[in-house]
Amino acid sequence: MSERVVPATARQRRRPTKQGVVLSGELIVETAMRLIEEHGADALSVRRLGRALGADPSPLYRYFRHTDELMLAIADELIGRTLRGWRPTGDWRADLRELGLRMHAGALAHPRAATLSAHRVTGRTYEIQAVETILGILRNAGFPDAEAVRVYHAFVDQALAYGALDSASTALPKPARDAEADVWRATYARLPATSHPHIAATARHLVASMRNSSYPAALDLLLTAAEARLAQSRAGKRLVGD
Amino acid sequence: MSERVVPATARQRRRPTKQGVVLSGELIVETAMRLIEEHGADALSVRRLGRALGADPSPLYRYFRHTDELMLAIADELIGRTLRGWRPTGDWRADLRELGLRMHAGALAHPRAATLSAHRVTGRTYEIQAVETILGILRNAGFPDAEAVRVYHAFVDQALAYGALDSASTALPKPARDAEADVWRATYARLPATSHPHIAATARHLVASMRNSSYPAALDLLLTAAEARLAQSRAGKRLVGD
DNA sequence: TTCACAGGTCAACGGTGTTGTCATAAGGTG
DNA sequence: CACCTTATGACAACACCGTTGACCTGTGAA
Repeated sequence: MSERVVPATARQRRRPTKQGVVLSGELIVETAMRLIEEHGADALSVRRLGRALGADPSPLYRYFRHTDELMLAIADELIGRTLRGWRPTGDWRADLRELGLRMHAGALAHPRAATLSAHRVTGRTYEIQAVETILGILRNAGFPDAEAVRVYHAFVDQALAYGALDSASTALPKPARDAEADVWRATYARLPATSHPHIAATARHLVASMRNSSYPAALDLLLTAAEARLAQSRAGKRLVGD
Repeated sequence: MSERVVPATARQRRRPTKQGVVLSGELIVETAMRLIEEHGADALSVRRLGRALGADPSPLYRYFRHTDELMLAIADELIGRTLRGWRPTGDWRADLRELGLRMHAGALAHPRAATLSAHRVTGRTYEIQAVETILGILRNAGFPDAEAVRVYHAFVDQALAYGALDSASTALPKPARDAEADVWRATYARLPATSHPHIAATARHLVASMRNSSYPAALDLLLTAAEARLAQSRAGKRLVGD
C-alpha cells in the first residue's frame, strides 16, 4: 500500500463525486466546521461528514490520514479566523489584552469547534503565525527571550483553558444548561447552616457569581504580573549594563 | 417501562453475575477507575467495563442512566480522593496551594472524567464537601463573604480549566500524543529566522517550556493577588471600624 | 414451599473509524 | 480524436461502540 494521503499540491485529477461535488481539503474543513456549528460537536463523524459533502466517507482518508489530522486542520482554521482583522497598536499590554479577549471570544463564538481543538498543537500555518505574532509583541516590548517564552506560554494556556471551559457550557443542550444552573440554587442554596455553614453563609453570592466567566479578571492578573517582571528585568539589565 | 435505575438504598436482592461477582455502584466506579489507571482513558467503555467486572454490559444501566452519569460519579469519587488524606495546616495560602495542585494532579490521573466534569456541577457529596472546605479556608482567613466567593470562583475555575487543558492531551490516543510532543521540536524549532525571527530566536526556550504545565505559576499568581486583596480589605475594615 | 419480581443474560439496532479492493473518468500522449 | 494509465472516488467489510427490549432465573419474603 503506497501513501494513501496525497498532498494538495500533488493532486492532479479533480474528479467529482457521484453527487457532483469536487472534494478538496478546504471544502472538507469548511463543511466540518459548518456541521459542528449547526448540529453540535457530536454531529462530526467521518460518515456524517461524508454525507454532508455528498461523498463516501472513505475518500476523506485520501485527504487526512485519520480523524485526528482533520481536527488539527479545523483547529488551525479557527485560529486563522480569530486573528483575521486584528492589527497591533504598538502598546504590548493593550495588544495582548485584545488578543486574549479575541481568542476567548472566538472560542465562545465557535464553542463546539473550540472544545474539540483547544488542547492541540497543530503546527500549521495559522498557529505558527499566531505564535510568531505573540512572541514578537513580547520581545519588542523588551522581554528577554526566556521570559518572553514564559509569558507566552502562560498567556496562551490561559486563553485556551478558559476558552474551552467557558465555551463548554455554551455548547451544552439548553435543558442540560438550565439543569446545571439550577444545581446551585436547588442543591447548594438549600444546604442547612448546621452541616455546611460556609456554603449557607455565602449561598447568595455563590448563585450570583458562578454565572459569569472569570477569564477577564484572570487575564488582567497575568498582564499585571508580566508588567512587573518586565520592570524587574529592565532594572537588572541597567545594573549589569554600564 | 418503569424506572430502570434503582437507587442503591432501594436495592434488595444482591444477585451475583454468571461469573460470581456481586455488582454495586461502588464496585462499578472502582473498576472503572482501575481500568483507566491501568490501560489508559481509551480503555473505558461500557462493554470493556462489563468484561472487567465479569458481567454483561447491560446491567450497568440499572445503576447509571447513561455513561455520562457514570462519569459524574467517577468525577465525584475523584474529588473525594483528592480531599482524602489532606489536612489543613491553618495557613490559608499554603492550604489552597496544596489543594489546587492536588486537584490538578487528580485531573491528570483521570483525564476523561476531568474533561467531562470540568464544566459540570455534580452536586454530589464530595463536591459539596470540597466547596464547603475551600469556602471555609477563605472565610477563616478573613475574606469577607463576597470576596471569599470571588476568590473561590477564580480558584476553582482555574484549577478546573488547567486540569482539563492539561489532561486533554493525556486522553489522546498514544500515537497522537507522541506526535503532539514532537511538533515543537520537529516543526517550530526548524523554522528559518528569515521568515519567523521571533520563533527562531526563542526556539530553544519554547521546546523546553511547552513540555510543562503552566498551572503552578498561574496558581501562585492567583494566590498572590488574593493576598493583596485580603490586605486591602483588612485595611479598609480597620478604617471603617473605629 | 411457594412464587413475584429484581436483577441478571441475550440479542439486536444503529451508529462509529478505518481499510482493501474495485471501477471509472480525467487528462496527458500520439 | 482515441487511447491508456492511473488517480481518485465507491463499495463492502471489520471490529468496535452505547443503548434498549425481551426474556429467564434465583432471591428472599410470605
